[in-house]
Amino acid sequence: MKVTIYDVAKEAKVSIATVSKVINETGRISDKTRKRVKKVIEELGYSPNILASALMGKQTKTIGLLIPDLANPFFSELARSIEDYGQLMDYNFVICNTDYNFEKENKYVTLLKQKSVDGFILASGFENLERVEELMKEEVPVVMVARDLPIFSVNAVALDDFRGGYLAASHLIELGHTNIGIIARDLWSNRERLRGFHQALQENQLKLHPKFDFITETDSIEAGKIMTGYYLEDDNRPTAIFACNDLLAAGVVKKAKELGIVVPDDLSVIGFDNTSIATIIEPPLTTIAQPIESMGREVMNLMVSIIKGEKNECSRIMLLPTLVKRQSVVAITKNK
Amino acid sequence: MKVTIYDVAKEAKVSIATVSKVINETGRISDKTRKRVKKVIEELGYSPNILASALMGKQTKTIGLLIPDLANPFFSELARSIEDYGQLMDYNFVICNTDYNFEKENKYVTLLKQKSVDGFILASGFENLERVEELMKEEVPVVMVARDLPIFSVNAVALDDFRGGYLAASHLIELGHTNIGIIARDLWSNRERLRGFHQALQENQLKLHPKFDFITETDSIEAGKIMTGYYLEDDNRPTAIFACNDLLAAGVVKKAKELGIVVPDDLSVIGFDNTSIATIIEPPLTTIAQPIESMGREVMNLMVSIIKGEKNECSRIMLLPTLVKRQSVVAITKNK
DNA sequence: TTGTAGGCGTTATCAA
DNA sequence: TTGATAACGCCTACAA
Repeated sequence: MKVTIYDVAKEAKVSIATVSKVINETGRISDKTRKRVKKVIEELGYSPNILASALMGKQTKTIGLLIPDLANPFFSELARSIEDYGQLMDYNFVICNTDYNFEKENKYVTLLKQKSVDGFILASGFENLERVEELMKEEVPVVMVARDLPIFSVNAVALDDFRGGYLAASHLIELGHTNIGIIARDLWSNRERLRGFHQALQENQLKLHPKFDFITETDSIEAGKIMTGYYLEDDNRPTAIFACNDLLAAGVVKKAKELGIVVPDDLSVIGFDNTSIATIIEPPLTTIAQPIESMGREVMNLMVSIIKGEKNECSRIMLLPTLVKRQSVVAITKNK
Repeated sequence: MKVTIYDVAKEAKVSIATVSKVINETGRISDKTRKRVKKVIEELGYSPNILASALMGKQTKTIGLLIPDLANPFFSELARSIEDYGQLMDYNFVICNTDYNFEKENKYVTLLKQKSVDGFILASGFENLERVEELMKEEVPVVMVARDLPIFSVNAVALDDFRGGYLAASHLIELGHTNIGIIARDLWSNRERLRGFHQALQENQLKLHPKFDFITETDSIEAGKIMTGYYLEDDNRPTAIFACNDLLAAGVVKKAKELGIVVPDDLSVIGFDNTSIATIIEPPLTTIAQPIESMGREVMNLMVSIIKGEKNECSRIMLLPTLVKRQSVVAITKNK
């Protein structure tokens, strides 16, 4: 049935130890036998059983990638970028969708740990901090991505979310907006973005729109629309809305359109992430860009150096957001 | 370090066989010992090493999901739906991105097979047919999804792509369009869609636009824009374009917009898939809907019954597409 | 009802 | 340069 190392050994008239050695290129073996063994391996179409070797503690060259929501283009683009760099370094990925769900997170780390992945990449939204700590304790390579995590030491590459929020607010304020609504989900990264946003407001003696609240339960266009409804039917209607990601921002412009409110003339909207959706929507979204490409690269570099044991200190790589101006934000003078 | 079955056995003062039995609920053991063992398992936080048990031929409750492109919302939504139903049946998923790439497909089936997944779900775009046949021969449960595959017997749940194409063409023709462009990638499912499209044209004594060709190399908005350029700068400009998926269709409306051509007044466009993108784009896309939800359900039902060995015949489940009318298609009288 | 022992496919340590 | 042989952690007859 399944061809094992024994079959190869028998066919090549050597011991399994020898076969193992040529496979793993360990120990010294004569050229002649090496060639013979290799030929037999070829002929029999043998490939070692990863499970068995993993059982012996060998690395699997597989890393687990936990993503909260594949439907959010930011995450699918991030996954894509991580995978691309990973391939270059000869790593494979198994992607699991945690759905922002505590139990699924747990289930999947357990599963993948048992499958002995070489490491974990945990994307933003992974809220199960105890579990992360546990992994660290067990010396499983872990790097978190796209989130800040100040509580304890963990490898991470994150965006300077604070700065992102600050950037968004500054841009709006510069253009004369003083009455700004915010839409966000209650996530760590968003809290940082809001802190930054707040900071910029304060520096300009401005305050948050009173209706502000962390209402959305999900990151979706639908959620964005609902939240927008609350703002737009307010007497004190904001002239601009900051949505904590492009998906939500898309919901804002959709909802505005439904209500006959013109973006950007009647309402400016700024998003976050700079995913493909920012260019699909009409008008194209002004947004705070995350350097998704660099994130992928940095994450994998970090991961590999951890796996190789080149790191004993834990590192945090902070990437900078940038403002991408498109057509959904406009100066206040134009509308009022 | 890692707690094994031996630790549990020692702590509970029984043999590993007993522990194994309570875990797998096989054999008869007294309530008293069962409880004791369970308690120890709890205390020690023991969980069996899946690799080791898989090595013994036990099922892993994990199924491999090979997706060509996570960035295409159709696939991410499909993955989502499969996962949702799978969870209900207590299955876990590892998702791999094949990138429509022959070698990656190969690499990942090898990888996952070695990791002993209980089965494979292969999504449309998986072109490595020999490999599929090989899996079937080895009696690995396989089901293909969202593609037709007439060459040999394989379990599949597919869309009636032919009918989808037919539907699209009929709708356009009904509204008076006679000069229609097509944009597609050279994929199996698309060939079917085009056959159906063709059929409808023929029934109405119509012909394909002469510029038609399978040009796109990727499914992306960008590719859609480029292709659209070719059509729109033609003297014999089509009055409607059928894009074989929503991503491409989005490219069409984007490009038209850039050229100052109004959709739908100057150009109707019809997509395929009915993904979220169809509602994001402006105007909302008229499109042929795939029943993504049902697909996920059917796929998992099929997979589970195969795994359980309830099936020895191979089945093909054919799902029907439907036309979803939105605002990107309009009758020809309006423009000419 | 419980335990002993062999095997799953590898890797790794020593002898030879 | 090679080959026995003991792990790795688990499952499962077969005994006890």
